[in-house]
Amino acid sequence: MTGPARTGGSAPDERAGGARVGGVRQAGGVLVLVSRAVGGGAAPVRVRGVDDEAPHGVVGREAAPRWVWADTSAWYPRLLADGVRVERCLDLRLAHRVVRLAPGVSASPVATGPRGEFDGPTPAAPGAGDDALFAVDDRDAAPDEAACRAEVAALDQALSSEQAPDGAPDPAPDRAVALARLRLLLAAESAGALAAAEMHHAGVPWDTAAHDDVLRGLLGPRPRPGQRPVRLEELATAVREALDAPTLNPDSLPDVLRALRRVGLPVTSTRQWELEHLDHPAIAPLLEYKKLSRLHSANGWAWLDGWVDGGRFRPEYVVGGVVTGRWGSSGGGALQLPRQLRGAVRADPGWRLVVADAAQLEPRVLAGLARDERLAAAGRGHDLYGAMVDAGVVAERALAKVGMLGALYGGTTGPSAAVLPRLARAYPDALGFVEAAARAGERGEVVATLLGRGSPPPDEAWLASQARALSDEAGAREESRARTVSRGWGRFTRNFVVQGTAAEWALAWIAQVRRRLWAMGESGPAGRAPAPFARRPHLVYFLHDELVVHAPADLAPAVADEVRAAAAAAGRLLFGDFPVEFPLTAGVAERYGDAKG
DNA sequence: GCAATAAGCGCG
DNA sequence: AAAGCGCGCTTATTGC
Repeated sequence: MTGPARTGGSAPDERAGGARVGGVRQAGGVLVLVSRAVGGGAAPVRVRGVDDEAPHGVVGREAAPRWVWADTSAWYPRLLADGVRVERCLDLRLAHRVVRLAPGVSASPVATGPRGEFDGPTPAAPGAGDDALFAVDDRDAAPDEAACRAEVAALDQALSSEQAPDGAPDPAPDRAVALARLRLLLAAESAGALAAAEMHHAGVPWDTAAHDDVLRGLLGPRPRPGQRPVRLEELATAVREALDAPTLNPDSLPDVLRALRRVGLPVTSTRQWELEHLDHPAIAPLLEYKKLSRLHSANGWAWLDGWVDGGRFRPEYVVGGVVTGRWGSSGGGALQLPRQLRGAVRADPGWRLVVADAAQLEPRVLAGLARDERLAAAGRGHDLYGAMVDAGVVAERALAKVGMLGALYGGTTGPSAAVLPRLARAYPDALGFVEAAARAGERGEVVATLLGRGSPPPDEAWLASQARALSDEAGAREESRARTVSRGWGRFTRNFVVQGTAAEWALAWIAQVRRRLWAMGESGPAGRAPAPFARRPHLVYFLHDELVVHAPADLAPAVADEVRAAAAAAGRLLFGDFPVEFPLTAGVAERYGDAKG
């Protein structure tokens, strides 16, 4: 078995940007530009590479430098390792990928040109265990100086509102707005990339003993490698007895399915929701086995060994890793930390965690996106769903929630679908907006978020299935199949506009938080956090609509205020004067999970 | 024997 | 009959 540490062995500072030669990092031909504005034409200062010229000196010479580089995740970790913080940057690879798919600039050379070195992911450097013979010299893969300069110019041209298309004297006002929004998106993505690298650098403060306590309480003492914990072994025995299957392996799905059917249970899978309503003595221990087994394998002692080091969990965030613009993560399952274990996230002595969570983010984003005054009004206050009940739209809060989720995801069955007509009557602009996005997707069109991120076009297979259904000899089966596929894509585009715009709000929020935290300055004696954060509040965790700041205790209440102010600022950045609010539940605590609004 | 896939479940 | 979106990770199984 390869352990989790092995899987995540390529730390970002071992990635492209310089090749490892004989264990010594070489700067290679990768360019770092420093300019005063994003693609603003200011003469860049060239840094030949952070190994060649001390970055501290370069930053010090510039008033408000904006670093321009091919890839934040390739460069920034090394600056941070030297204790250097970058205030602003332009990440060319992230920018390129946004412009490539943005419907608003689909005619620009960046969008129409062939796939190039800014389209792909960061080339992974060879891991520690790989054979040197097959190691890739990533100097070939990393864009060189000329490529970076050309990319800056191409982005500049694509996003410039100075130049109207087709030689028209002035760009249309709405086009100027669209371009300004795209520029904001690029800035937000880049700021997010900085925050992501900083969070990896700082790490999540992790209380290994508390984690171990949770595991021992639920599973029993740590077993020898390859052995089941005692609690799991007990449950396995109970399941075997209840099913009269002495050799049953509870980890084998076909095995379990066969055994359940043999005792007469009409199951087609071993999914929790299918099992939980069955009345049989094997079900309870089986479900508990599955739950605990999951905890053991995904976040058990092996996870602790592999991912927590020196009291810090350091996941790698993948900015722009999800089509909608959300972040992904790699290593340790950072975005799936079970709630059970959040008590193991614990502030250092003399420090606190500030935990903030945007309440009902997606419905509020939809209200702003669709400029739905009535939905925005329902969200003015803390509980949007409660306000929907008070407005007489639905009878109870649970229905408001499930109905709204159905509208966002495209639910077609159950109580969610049942209340949709009421929501459509109460909030025609909001519901009409997601409905239009769904219809566009069904037709094979692309849709866009508020700031202009485009959805990926449907692939060849999608187009082929639609074409087949339209041909004369298409049978009923083919037509129904094509309809199913088309509706599936409509659900994706429906959700894309909301999830993607929510991700943009979150980027703006985190960018604001990051800036405001730095502006708070230093406090108290140096803690365990690495430079440049040893005496400063800093972000340590981000989860779509939730963030955690690690702060010196005396600053924590002020940090909570800044986080709230940042949310309001993010709302104004995206939605201007439109009266949509973004309340947070924010609290100060020693442990993540203890924080209350 | 190793790589890809499926099932299932954790998170929002 | 089934089909509410987006992910990452682990294990067992299948495929080459």
